[in-house]
Amino acid sequence: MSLSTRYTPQEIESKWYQHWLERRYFHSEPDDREPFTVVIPPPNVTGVLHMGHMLNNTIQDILIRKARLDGKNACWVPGTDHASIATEAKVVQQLRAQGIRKTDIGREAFLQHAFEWKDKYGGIILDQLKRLGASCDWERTRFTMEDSLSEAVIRVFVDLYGKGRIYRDWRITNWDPEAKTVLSNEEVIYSEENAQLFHLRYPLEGDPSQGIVIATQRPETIMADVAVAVHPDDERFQHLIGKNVLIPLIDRAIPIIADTYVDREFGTGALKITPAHDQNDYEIGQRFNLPVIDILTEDGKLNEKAQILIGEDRFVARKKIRKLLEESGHLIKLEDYRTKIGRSERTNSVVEPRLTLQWFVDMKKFAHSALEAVRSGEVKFYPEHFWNMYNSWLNEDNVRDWCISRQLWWGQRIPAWYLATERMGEEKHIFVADTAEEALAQAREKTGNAELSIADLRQEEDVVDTWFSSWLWPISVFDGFKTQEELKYYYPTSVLVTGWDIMFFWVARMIMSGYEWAPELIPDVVKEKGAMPFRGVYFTGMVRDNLRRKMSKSLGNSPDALALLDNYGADGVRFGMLSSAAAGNDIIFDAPIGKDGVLNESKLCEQGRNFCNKMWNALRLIKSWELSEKALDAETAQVNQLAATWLEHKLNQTLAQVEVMFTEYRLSEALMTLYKFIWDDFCAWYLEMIKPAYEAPIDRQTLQQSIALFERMMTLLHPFMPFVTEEIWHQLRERAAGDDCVISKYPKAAAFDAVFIEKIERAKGLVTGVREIRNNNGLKQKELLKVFAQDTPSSRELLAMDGLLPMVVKMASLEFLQITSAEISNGVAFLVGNEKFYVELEQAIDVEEERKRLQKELEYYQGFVKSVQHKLSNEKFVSSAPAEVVNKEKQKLADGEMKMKNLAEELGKLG
RNA sequence: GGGUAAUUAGCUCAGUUGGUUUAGAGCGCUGCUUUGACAGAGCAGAGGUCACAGGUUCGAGUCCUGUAUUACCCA
Repeated sequence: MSLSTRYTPQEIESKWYQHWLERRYFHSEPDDREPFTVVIPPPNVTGVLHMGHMLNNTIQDILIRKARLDGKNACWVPGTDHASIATEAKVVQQLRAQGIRKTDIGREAFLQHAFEWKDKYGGIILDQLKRLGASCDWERTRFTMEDSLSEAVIRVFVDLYGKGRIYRDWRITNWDPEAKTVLSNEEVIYSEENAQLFHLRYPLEGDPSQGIVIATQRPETIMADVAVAVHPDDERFQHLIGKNVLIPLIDRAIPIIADTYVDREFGTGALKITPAHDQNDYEIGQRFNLPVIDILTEDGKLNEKAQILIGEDRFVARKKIRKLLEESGHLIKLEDYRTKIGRSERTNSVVEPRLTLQWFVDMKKFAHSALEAVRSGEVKFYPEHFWNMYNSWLNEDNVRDWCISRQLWWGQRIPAWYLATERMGEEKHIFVADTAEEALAQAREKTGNAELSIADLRQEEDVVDTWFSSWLWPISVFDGFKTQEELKYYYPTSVLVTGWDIMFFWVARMIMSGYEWAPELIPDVVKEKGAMPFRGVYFTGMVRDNLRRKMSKSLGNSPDALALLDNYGADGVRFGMLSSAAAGNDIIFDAPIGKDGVLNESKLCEQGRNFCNKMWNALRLIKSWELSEKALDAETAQVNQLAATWLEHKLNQTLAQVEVMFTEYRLSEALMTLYKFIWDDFCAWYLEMIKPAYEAPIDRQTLQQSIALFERMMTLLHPFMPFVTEEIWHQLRERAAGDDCVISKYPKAAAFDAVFIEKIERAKGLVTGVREIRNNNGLKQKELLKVFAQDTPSSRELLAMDGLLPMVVKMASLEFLQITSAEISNGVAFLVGNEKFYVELEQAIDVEEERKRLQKELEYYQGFVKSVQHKLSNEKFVSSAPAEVVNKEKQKLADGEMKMKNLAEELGKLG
């Protein structure tokens, strides 16, 4: 069968992925091997594959595949996150298109729609991961809202409530008026926007000739004001403190108070206090025992307490009130300025600070254990510097309680019940339990009323934050809260791979939950291995476009992941993603931006595709050789033997380097090392060394050696580029069923001879030297050259090595290579190390060109020698530097001087 | 305002505890090569003094201080 000159990924990739699945290579069951466990950062069910997913799943796959080849029990658990706000928004939107409002159909029916939506679209992103080659154990696919995981959430909630670490309270929270739910601090994105500062005059009660001018960005909230605050030391306002002013337009009297919170420099130095609509104002209000007047509805419109502009949206109201204030003469000045505005991560609507009754997790104890875990090194961060960010977020001064309730339906409903007779928001009795029946039992006991029935209870309407289910992920995917069998084997997981942007949302909280529940669930394992959910966290960078902007849907600057996979193949894209991706550093993805947006192109992915093609053609070359059983002539046999021995040593050297890189998660470096080994050492040198003459056959031993080496390289590269390596693995020889690259044995690094490798490097330098002279003198490839080596002990030793001399003759297309002490009359000289070689030319030498070349080289060494001499003439250096270093410098000097001497000699000969 | 990181060749990045020839890779660029694995290729070459200013040291791309620029995090 003849192979196409190009590697064609399409059918090959789907063929092998199917094959791997059929043989269940990705499936893991506990056994007596060492486990290597990774839980996927569950993508949102609403998600489609983007560049960030491709990056971090490629990295996970590399680690998992490497572990599998190392003989470990590799288990990569996939799954999706129910993403309450995003998914609920999608379903609401879909229903709206059908003319259905969620409030009309009620909770049960809505959830049914939502589950239908999830069943239909929720698996898309996982299928896309398969195209990338992700070797997840798909039989273990989990979902954060499936029964078992929801039960874990309820159990944990009840447990924490029982421990007194969950509470319900009124707080100023971040309100999303579009989604009509509260948001956690992490779900609010702040950015600078243009705004206006309104200077408003509040007249003094009883004496309108006097007054105070405040500055506000939100004039539509003045009706909710309860005071005006000034700095206690501000001389401008001393006489006003304690008096009342009137709110413009509605003429309600409010006091002027003094508080050091006020910044005298900002605005007019006087601040209106609006506790219901500002966090800081709320705190001041608490200190002064001021009332809270909430003038906004849940969807951001003015309510009847505003007295004016009732029913208007907050932004419309701002425009209208401006006019009213102008007309009434209260607007003194309007000033443009830049300020940070918070917007909802999900809906992009401007977040409204709002006083609401919510559920919170007390973070003090959690933060402490999460900090200790990383401080002590039980959980290691790659790169380490993320500790700083982590630490500053979690330390006592900064950590804030976690608001976990959401006013949504898509999620786990909070397992708290109230007495139906108590007014909403004013409940005095709270019963938290796994089931309504248990809550009822509590209620009967606490109220002393044995007549109560379920109908007398009302369950909390809110659901918990999505992260309140995903923080249990490393335990819950193994059903660890129910049965500890699997958890005992797989916990703690090996490494977590995720973007640093969710360090607080997710990473920190998983660490907290691990230290909280693992000791209760699997005490023996924890005693032996620790309570951490993962031993290491590999933080990936953000994928950015070539203008350094984060890739996002709204900017339209992200290439289409699937189109990239089509264009370059999964292996090509994996190569491209990884080649500029050191841990923790952002990745500038090189997709060009055209007139109509970003193109689905990438030079880096192209390089990956070309690499596949290169290996493919190396395969074609080997397969094209005809096998001959005849013995080789002695010289060729020696060349082939030398080549094989050299590549073997080089492979072991490479392997040792790659092993170290893996332990340090320097994956892109490991890939580049393998790339260079395969492309340069194997293809460009080894194959050329052993290549038979045109249409000549190859001997059995060389062919088999080559196949064996190629096969090992495929295993080495497999974690990075799984498809092409599997294909070549099978093309190299007939395989029995189950003899697949994906489960082959990763070679163990064996000893290698660095001195030997170095000698071959010198021989390669000799070949390169001849090629350069060929290039400079316009000599054809086919023209066989005569090369002479200056007679020195070391060149004798080098060329005496079995097979080396004929190898050089072959690689440099020489007629011969001889050692000589005679003068070469028409020879061009070049140096390899300190050995001098001559290429004898038939034609006249271009003396000027030669002189220039030698002169240039000489100048380099002159500069070099000078700098070394400078160092060595420094007495302090000679006396304080280690002898080893000084000797090295002396060696450098001797080498350099020798080279200068040789070069000067040759220059002299040119006359 | 506080913090973290980055700043090395035209571009994208390595450079692990300061000392393996006056810094490496890939892409791009230049020249040559086109019947024999691969033009998605081969061979060779040019191109940086490591943002800037100080300092520590026998010795600094690497450590310290400051400045500038960029990105992000927190307020």
